[in-house]
Amino acid sequence: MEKRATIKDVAEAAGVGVATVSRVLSGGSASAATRERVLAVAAQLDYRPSALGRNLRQRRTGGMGLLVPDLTDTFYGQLCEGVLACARSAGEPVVIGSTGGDPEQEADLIGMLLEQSVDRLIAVPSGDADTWSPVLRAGMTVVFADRLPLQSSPEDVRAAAVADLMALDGLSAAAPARPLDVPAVVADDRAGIRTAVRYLRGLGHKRIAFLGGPGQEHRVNAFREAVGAPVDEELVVSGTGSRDSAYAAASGLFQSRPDLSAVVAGGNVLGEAAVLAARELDLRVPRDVSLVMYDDVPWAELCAPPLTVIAQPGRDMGYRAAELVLRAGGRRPRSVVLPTELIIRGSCGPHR
Amino acid sequence: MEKRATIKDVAEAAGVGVATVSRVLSGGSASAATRERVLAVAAQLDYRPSALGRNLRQRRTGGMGLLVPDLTDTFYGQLCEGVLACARSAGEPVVIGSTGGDPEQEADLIGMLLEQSVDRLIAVPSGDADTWSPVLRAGMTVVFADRLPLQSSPEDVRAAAVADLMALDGLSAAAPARPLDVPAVVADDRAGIRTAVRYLRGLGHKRIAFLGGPGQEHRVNAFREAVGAPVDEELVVSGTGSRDSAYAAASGLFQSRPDLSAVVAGGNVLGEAAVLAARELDLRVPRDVSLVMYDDVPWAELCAPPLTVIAQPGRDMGYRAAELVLRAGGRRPRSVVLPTELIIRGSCGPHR
DNA sequence: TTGAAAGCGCTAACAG
DNA sequence: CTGTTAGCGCTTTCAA
Repeated sequence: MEKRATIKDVAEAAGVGVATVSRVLSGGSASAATRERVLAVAAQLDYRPSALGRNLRQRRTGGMGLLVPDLTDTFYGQLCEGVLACARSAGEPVVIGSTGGDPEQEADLIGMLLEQSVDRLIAVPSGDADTWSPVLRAGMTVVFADRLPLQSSPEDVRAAAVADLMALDGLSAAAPARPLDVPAVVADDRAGIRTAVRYLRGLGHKRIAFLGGPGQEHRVNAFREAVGAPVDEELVVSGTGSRDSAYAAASGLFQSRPDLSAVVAGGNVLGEAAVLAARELDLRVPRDVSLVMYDDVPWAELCAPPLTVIAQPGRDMGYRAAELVLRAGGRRPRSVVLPTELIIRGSCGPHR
Repeated sequence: MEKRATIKDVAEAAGVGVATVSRVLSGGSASAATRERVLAVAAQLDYRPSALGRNLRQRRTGGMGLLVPDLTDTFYGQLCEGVLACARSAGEPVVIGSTGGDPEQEADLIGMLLEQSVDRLIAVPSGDADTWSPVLRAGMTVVFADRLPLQSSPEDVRAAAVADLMALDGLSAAAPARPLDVPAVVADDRAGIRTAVRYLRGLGHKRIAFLGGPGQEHRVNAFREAVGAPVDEELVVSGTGSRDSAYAAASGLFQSRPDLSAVVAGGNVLGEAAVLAARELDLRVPRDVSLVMYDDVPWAELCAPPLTVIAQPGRDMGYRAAELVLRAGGRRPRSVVLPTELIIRGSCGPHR
């Protein structure tokens, strides 16, 4: 284990000053002869500039942070793959953290990133606007993916979420301003949910339920909007993020409202729970209950019956978010809304 | 965006030297009075020590690197969650990379980590011993997870793999030495595969196939050993890692050997491919073909029929690996072999 | 075009 | 117990 060559070693071996080496290696001006010599020596010494020195000097770490709720959720796996693909092609390191959907863990992780001087972050947020404002004020460039943080004041949480959606859709709203002025890459949840609800309606379903998770206020609201008033709030339930809680929510829903004939699951973990709960209660899909799941994951096709899904481009979402956070050269990039697609397989049938 | 307080700011505000602040904050000796004052000032200034300065000074980055083949493979998602859980409780950052199972990308990512002075690494290796030796020589503390790198010399790849397994099992072998002297956390593939094969044999199956992926030499060899000589090599096939190639391999297998009655898939992506291919060819599971899949993933239960699996503790594997790489205080930690469990569900039936 | 020199924020000797 | 000081490896003025 011999120690690595430093810029000083290269400078001495090449008979030039360290500044010259630095310039040559970062594409600065230098005479052809000098450049050639430095490059040769550097290669010969197998010199690799240390990110440590550079980072300290520039008071910032290259690369980016990446915060997701759960890596065993296939959708977030896809999202991460997208981020990593972009980062790799840029040669940038990615510091990852899994929040478990818990604002506290999220805050801890943010603290860790701050300590590391990571000043670019892609996050699927769990905390609300109050937890994120300080981060932005600290000078971090953040891009949200998949969803946005909730407005913190308990009062108009709903109003803000709606306003937010409208803003993303390019509609003007007389509602409160968006909670945070941060670019985001999200799927067009509104259209996705609307399409699913219309599809189910077309099949004759009247009592359609929504099975949501934490941080899915957008989708819940989109659902409320899609079914139209009056909304049967008993048909709108949420788990807390874990597989167990998702199962409990699904099971509770099926038992308390045996009259429902269709359910829209807000994510693949929730869809999984719905299938399990239905089976446990001897409800046949789609005979007794129709199911549409958010997220297209490989196993949706293996299910019995294969699941009809609202597909959203997880990988693209990650890639785009990484692009945004990387290209954030001063100018604040605009948010991106990605299309969803209803993929009809076998989990929905006519209402009977 | 105001700049962060530095140790110097704290020192001045507290009327002490920077060294004292450093000591207090890292638990060194200091008088109660001084300690209290420094702590108060630090809190008041919201001081967070910069990892940049510390890292440069210590010529190493804290935290660890994590290299996996594919984050959309649920098993690796589980493994990562384990690593992250351990890292989080230690307050250490994790730099992640997805290799796509490609040795070249792996090498690139290793280079990136070296540049960042990340000197601890947990890896599910894709490259062979030749690509890993330099990494070790560079002074990195590495712990392999899930599998070990292959011996590079084409000749005795198989022998080495076998020797390796035996070494892990604590057996002495007259075969070539283990390729690399690196601690690893792996599942007891040998026992897992053996159990699965015996189970299938007990069901009356004679022609059992193995559907492997890249880097699964251990499992392939365990399979060969479990079925015993003579091995029908046509029944041992491998994909290259992508879902497409896994599907092609599975499909090819079913078509070329319609006489097979059971298949063991070496991982969940391969299992998925097997289910898909079987369905496409109108082979019913388990009527026409029985299937045992490596990895217990949530969706295994949702499959029709629910999949019988060889479960391995992905999360534990990651957690243990992180512990090893963190605790690697000079002493080289011993490898860990985690148990597997055959979980019988509905994808295996009697041979007919 | 080039080199010397000044730090970036921190820790670790070494004195006091 | 505490302060001073010397760098860690690099980039970046500032002169030459």
